Amino acid sequence: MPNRLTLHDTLTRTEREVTPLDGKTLRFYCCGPTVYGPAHIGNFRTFVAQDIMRRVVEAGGTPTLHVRNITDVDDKTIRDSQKAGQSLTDFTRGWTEKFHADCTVLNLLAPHVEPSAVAHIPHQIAMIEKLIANGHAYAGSDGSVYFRVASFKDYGKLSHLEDRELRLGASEAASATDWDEYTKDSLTDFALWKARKPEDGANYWPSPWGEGRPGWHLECSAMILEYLGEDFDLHSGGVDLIFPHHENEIAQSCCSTHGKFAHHWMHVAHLTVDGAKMSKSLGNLYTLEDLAKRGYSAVEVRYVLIYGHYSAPLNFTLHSLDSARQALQKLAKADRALSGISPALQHSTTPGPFAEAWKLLCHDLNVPGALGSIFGTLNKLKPATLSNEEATTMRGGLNFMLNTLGLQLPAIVAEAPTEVPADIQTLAQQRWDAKQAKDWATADTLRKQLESAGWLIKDSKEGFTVVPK
RNA sequence: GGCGAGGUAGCAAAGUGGUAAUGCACUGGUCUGCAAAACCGGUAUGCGCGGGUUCAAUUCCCGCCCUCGCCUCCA
Repeated sequence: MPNRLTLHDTLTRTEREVTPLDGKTLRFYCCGPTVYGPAHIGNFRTFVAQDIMRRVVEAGGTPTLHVRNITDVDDKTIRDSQKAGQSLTDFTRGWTEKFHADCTVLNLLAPHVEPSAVAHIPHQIAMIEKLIANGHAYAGSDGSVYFRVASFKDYGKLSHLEDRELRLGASEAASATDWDEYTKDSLTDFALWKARKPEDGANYWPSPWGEGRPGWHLECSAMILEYLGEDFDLHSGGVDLIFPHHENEIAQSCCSTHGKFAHHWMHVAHLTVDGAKMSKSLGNLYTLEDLAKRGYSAVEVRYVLIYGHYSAPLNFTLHSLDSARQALQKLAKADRALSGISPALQHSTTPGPFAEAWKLLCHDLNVPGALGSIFGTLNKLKPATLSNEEATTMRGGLNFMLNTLGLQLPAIVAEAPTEVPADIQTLAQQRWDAKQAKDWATADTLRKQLESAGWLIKDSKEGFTVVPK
């Protein structure tokens, strides 16, 4: 592909080309889910955006190494596993499986490596030891270990938070949570290792500083070092992770290695629902299952999630799912029309007439622009007017674009085989007979009757079909 | 208060220094007994408000208003 992906980088605030450091494979890390419940569509917005990033890189001919962690130990997983009366392992395994199932139906490419925090405790301990040895961390009086923020001069560079603001925020939090400030040298210092507490139950591990568990920020740093090394291409997550999570990762990693870390930062903006932040109290926290119960498929959800640029907030509504359904139908019909002219679908590695859409994707993943361009091209080049050769190229290009967006076309509703109940079929036949007899009144009555039963009639010259409303 | 993102048609959402993609919805036509489906069209003199720069701004600059996110563990 002539076009290379450029992405906005949070750290430098510039749009830069994404090129592998080693000249071969793009190696990137994504902060994964905390597995204490079903992921909601807001979580998936981030994962879908990352998925498209990967697909664009791969479609451009560059292989990737995709690492995404599973957070399976933290306050929430421990708390909720106890509520559920399960061991932490069993509890998080269940939700990890659910997460994987959701990823599959959303057509997300599985990461090449998916490490879990619990499985990497020795790695985390080793990193803490290094940080203590070189003076960036210290054991507090409570048996926890803290990172000394003051020892890292670049702290705050990613989030652009000034020292003064960090203190302000931390002191408010301290008074709010009644933090014992004597255990830490500074309020801004954060935990690398958390000393065992009674409420942790059986969830603790031995360490040189006593029993406890790793701090949340550390796992990513430790696993990145293990699977991607000190230096890697790109790091991604939701915008809310910029501070403190990613800021802390940078501090931990740069101070325990040679000062290198991610070369590019990609952050995905949040999804709002009906204009408001998603929250349990507002009752607007949708999971894939919630939407499936309302009759919406995963590809429809995926379409909605990619319909706004990843860097800007996107508003989700149920109406947008209806809109997505129609749009997908339109794409499916275009593909069907092309297949009528050019039946053999070959896996294309070029966008063909959709070059503009491909270019837009390569320019900071402009998915909405690319989709608009795809429709524009379809509107302009009428499939029916194309030669066999042109149709082949176009169908290949459409296929290339849809694969890159990870959109699997649904069956065309009007043609989808549906089981029509016998009584409905009978009514429909009676209506057809009445119509043939030019008994319009009876025909219309029967049609209305069918409609109120949830079935629509579609007539053609030769006969009729019945489809669910 | 600080930092960041954003305000474009009924809904959603791209984009550009020269006069606004696209999807849904709506609507006109063809077709149909009438519809539905399908196909072909139409729909923002306007891009938060006020100034400025320019031959020309929605697009650049300044000020203001509003929305959202983050400011210690929320994707």
